[in-house]
Formats: sequence, C-alpha cells, structure tokens
Amino acid sequence: MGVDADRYQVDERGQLARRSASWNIVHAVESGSDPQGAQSIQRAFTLLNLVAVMARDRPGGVSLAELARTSGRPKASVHRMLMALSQAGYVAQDADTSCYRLGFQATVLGELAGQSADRFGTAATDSLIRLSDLSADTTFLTVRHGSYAVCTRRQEGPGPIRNNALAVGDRHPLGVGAGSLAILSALPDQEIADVLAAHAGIRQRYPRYDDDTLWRLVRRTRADGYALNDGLFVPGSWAMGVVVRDTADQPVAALSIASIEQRLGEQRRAELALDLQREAAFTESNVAKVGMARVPAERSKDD
Amino acid sequence: MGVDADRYQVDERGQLARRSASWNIVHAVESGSDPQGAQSIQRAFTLLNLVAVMARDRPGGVSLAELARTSGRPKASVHRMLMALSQAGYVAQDADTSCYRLGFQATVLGELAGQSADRFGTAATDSLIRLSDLSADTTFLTVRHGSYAVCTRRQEGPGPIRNNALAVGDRHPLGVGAGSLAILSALPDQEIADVLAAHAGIRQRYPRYDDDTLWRLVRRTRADGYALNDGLFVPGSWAMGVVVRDTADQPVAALSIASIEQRLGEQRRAELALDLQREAAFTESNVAKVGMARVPAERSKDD
DNA sequence: GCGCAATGGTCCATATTATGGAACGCTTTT
DNA sequence: AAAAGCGTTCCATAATATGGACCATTGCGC
Repeated sequence: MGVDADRYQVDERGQLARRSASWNIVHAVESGSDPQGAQSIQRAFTLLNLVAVMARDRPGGVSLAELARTSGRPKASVHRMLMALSQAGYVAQDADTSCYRLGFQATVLGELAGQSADRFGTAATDSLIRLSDLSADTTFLTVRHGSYAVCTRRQEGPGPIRNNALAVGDRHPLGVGAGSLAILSALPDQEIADVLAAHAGIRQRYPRYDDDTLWRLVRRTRADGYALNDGLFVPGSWAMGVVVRDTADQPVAALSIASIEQRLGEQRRAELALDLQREAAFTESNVAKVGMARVPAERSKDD
Repeated sequence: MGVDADRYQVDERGQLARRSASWNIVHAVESGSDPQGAQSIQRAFTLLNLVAVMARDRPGGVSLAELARTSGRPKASVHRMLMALSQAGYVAQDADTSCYRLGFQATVLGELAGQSADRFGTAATDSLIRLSDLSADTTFLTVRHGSYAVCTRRQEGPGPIRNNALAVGDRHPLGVGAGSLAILSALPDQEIADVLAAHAGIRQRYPRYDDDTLWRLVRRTRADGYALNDGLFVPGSWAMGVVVRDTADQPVAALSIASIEQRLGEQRRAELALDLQREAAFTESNVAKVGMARVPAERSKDD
C-alpha cells in the first residue's frame, strides 16, 4: 500500500472509493464458500472484474504489473490468465502499450444479458430516473450477491454535486453503504449474524465497521424505515437507501440516493425516505409483472 | 443429435442457425492455440458463451442436461463450472426450474465495457442504423477474433422481412457468412491459408464450405468489392458485406446486410454495395477519431 | 401404481492441470 | 553504468480439475 496510491490523485473522496473498491473485488469471491474444484475459474472471473473496474476510468487500460500488484497474485499467474481472457475475447490488450482492458465479448455478453439477466435493473430504471430528477442527486441500484452488495446501476441527477463514492461494478460487504445496509437490515437476525461472521477476515479493510457498529446501524435502519450512511465510509459523503424485495419477499436489492452531508438534513431525509419507499414499491411491482428472479445466495454449508 | 432437435421448431431457417451457432460456440476456442495452462478458464468462458447464446431466446433459461449435451462435457464437470459461474454472479439459476441463464454480472460487465471495449461497435452504430433504414433489411457488425468472426451488433430494418440466420453472439469461422467472408477476403493469401488450415477439424460442420469453395468465394469477393453470401449457409438467406479496417489498415470487422434471395438481385446489390462501402469508410473514420483499437489475433506460434 | 427414463446433484480416487519462483531481454530512470 | 521497472517464458512441483459411478426426485406411459 502506498506504491500505487499516487495513481488516484483526483480528489480525496474518489480516491478512497476507488482504492477500496478494487481491493474488495479481489477478495470478494475468495472469501466465499469452498471453491469445490473451480478455483481457477473463480480467480479468472475475479481478475476479469478487476480489469473491468480498474479500467473503468482509465481509457488506456491497466498494466500487467498493476493488476498483479492489486490482485496480490504473482505476475506469471496473472499473465497466464490474462492471455486466456484475451483469447476468449473478454479482455483486449493494447497493441502499443500492452495494457489490458475489457474486450468486445464483454459488450456482447452485456447485450445478450439484456432484460432477462438483470430484471431488477430494468424494473428499477424508471424509479432511478424519477428519483434522480426530483432529488437532483445521484441514485443507485444495488443488488445482493451472497454476503456482498454490488452496484449495478447509477443514475446521475441534474444537480451540480457529483458523488463519486460508488460506481457500477463496485462491491462491498453487506452493511457498508446505504443500499447495502438497507438490504442487510431486512434480513433476519440469524442471517445477519452469518453475514457478519463471513466477513470476519475482511473487516480489517473497513475499520469503522465493526460488528457492534453494524448491529447498531441495523437497528437504526429498522426503526427509521430507511438506511442512512452518514459518512462512515467516506467522510462527508452521505447516502440513504431502502430495500427492494423480490416476489418471494426476500430482500435482494436496494434503491439509494447519494449526496453530501449538507444536503441530507433531517427534514429532507424524511421527504426522500417517502420517495424512496414509494419507488421501491413501484420497482417491486414492476418485477412482479415480469416474473420472479432470484440471485442464489452463497452456499452456506457452514457448520 | 436429434435428441434436442425438437427444441427448435420455430421455423426452418431459425432452427438451422441456432443449432450450428451453439455448436460452434463450443468448439471455437478449443480448436484455437495451445491453452498453456489455462484450459479450465477457456472451458468456463466457452460455457458462459454457450449459456448466453442458448438462453438468448429462451427466457426460462437452459437446463443442465442440455448444456452438458450441447457442450459435450460430462454433467459433473458442467455442473461444477456452472456453480462457479453462479458464485461469480455471471450465471443465475432459476429457483424453481433450476435452469441457468445469465446473471447480473453479465449486465454489469457490459455496462463497464461501455464505449471503450468495443470501439467499432460504437463507431458503427450510426452506419448500421442508416443502412437498415435505407435498405429496410437487417444489418450487422461482425468483428474478427482470431480465425473466427463474431456478430457483435444487429440492427433491425423497418421492413417486414426478418432474417434470423445471424444474431448477436453468433460465432462462425472466417468465410462463413457475408461479413465473415468480407474479412477473410481482405487478408493476404498466406493468412487465408493459415485460417483455412486452422479450421480443418471444424469444416465438417459446414459441409458446403470446403477449401476450394472458400477460395472461389474469396476471389469473387475481391473482384466484386463486396462479399456475397448467396444462400450457402442457410438456403434462401442471402447477405452481402464489406470489410472495415482499423487505423493500422488491418481488416478487423465488417458491415453486412442480410435479406432473402428475392430482394438481392444484381441491380439492388450494386446499389447496396456502394452504400455499404460508403458506410464502411464512415465507420473507419469514426474509429480513427477515437483512437486505435485492435483485437489481438490468435497466437500463431505454429511452426 | 409401477417401472422407466429423464432430470439435477454429489462423491472421490486419479492424473491432468495450474502454479509461481526464477530467469531473460528489454526500456526507462537514476 | 547501474538499478529498477516492465512484459514474457520456462518448468519441476503439487495442487487442482476431472468425470465415471452413484443417488434422490420427478415426470411419463401403461
């Protein structure tokens, strides 16, 4: 740490967000359950996600050295995998700089995914637009995946404030971030305990999120009817979110609005909470129309 | 073969196209170069592509048995890989039917790919729309990937005729199909020979495309200035295409128009050829504006 | 109601496969 | 001129993926 820190000099908030997002991509899948004879596949997709997220705002692509450093794997292994990804068309290597970025198959896959893959995404589109419009802030759709929350949609608002703490593809443990916390809080206590236990090894990266804090946040979320991220993750960056349930009434996603502390006073929060809840209900009914879709939770063969 | 043939009863053309497309997905990567210690990764991505293409027009998803059959791999292996893909979020399993379809990460990847991954796609968008509009037929963008051509964009025309012989994600050997043939014909003779040699083991699946036929098609394409697929692949389904070059003057993509025999008489072909050539030039200049992007050719460490 | 043939899923000994330290050639920085 | 960085290749090693056999259910025909 510190070697590549100077890469992210844009602004203080963006930096923090970027760094931990990348780091998390790397360790998210690994800490899941037993790979059961598919370790190399997991590693390959983790690397693919890493390329995707790191190259997000670097048009030139990412260098092998950097990928190796960030992923923590030896150069040789990363290189071998990148060659495989490249031959599959999911990663392309710049002819001049030999840097890596997503390949055309990534686009094709997205195209083929279309509506069917991410029903919540399409169901929430209208809600996100409306919310961004009326709040003038940035809104997000976050979906649960095992004990993690992944940001799948981002809708910029018309206002001048841009919150860059979260971007499409970012992945954080359940509880970290407004939408993420909204999902976590909607789970039964036992499941929350499981999730927190699963994150035991990772929590060090989120120093402010110890178990007690998370339980406290969960209780507050349940009392308020919406999740509030009051700058715990990135100082000054506030956000609020509400859960979205699937047709089986499982909490699987969340709508959230991100802004800055000054724009989220108690009065405005009360208003926005109603808007969020209304749009969450709208999204839910929208999904119900299409049919049921559930993302399989991480296999918990624990003990 | 024959066991799952009844799955595709939609119409005669669609059926043929679907079947061979799926088959090809399976064998495309494998027959490439040496896996070099990344075999499982290649297999995993092949399976992912297969899920994507097979679930394309089956909203319910694809069953494990069918995937195993089509891919030719044992159930156990396919199942293990699907679990890995599922844990990565790239594949989702229907809770009720336990069928598989693309997961939300496929959408996220497509989103993150955005413009940068598939510059030809974005560069060609306008051209495709114009071509579909003026021809009232369906147009495609095809990109070269090694010795294969992959359809990355499809633009429906306003006309009543729908050609379903090609869809986004379909992958055929260079030379099979109008756009594919346009790319092949633009290569130097030596490289064409290499490509044909690489397909030696696969050609059996394309019975009408023996070496002699392909060389003949190449010569005709060069003479005419455009590639014509006169129903060789799917009887009655005709198409024409022209090559698109990158800034290094390499043939890397093609624009094509698909229709039926009756709508592609000699007179109309001459007109459309000019339109295609004009739009190809437009796309090329469009790409040049953004910057150079080349898809790495398959490593030919041959001999 | 009873086979029969599908299905999805699991197990585990086997050997095929991925692994990553070390070394190379190269360019850039010091 | 040395040092440090880069992308890339090699190869013995051991960890890994493999897939045949097996089980539990479900759906169908009779």
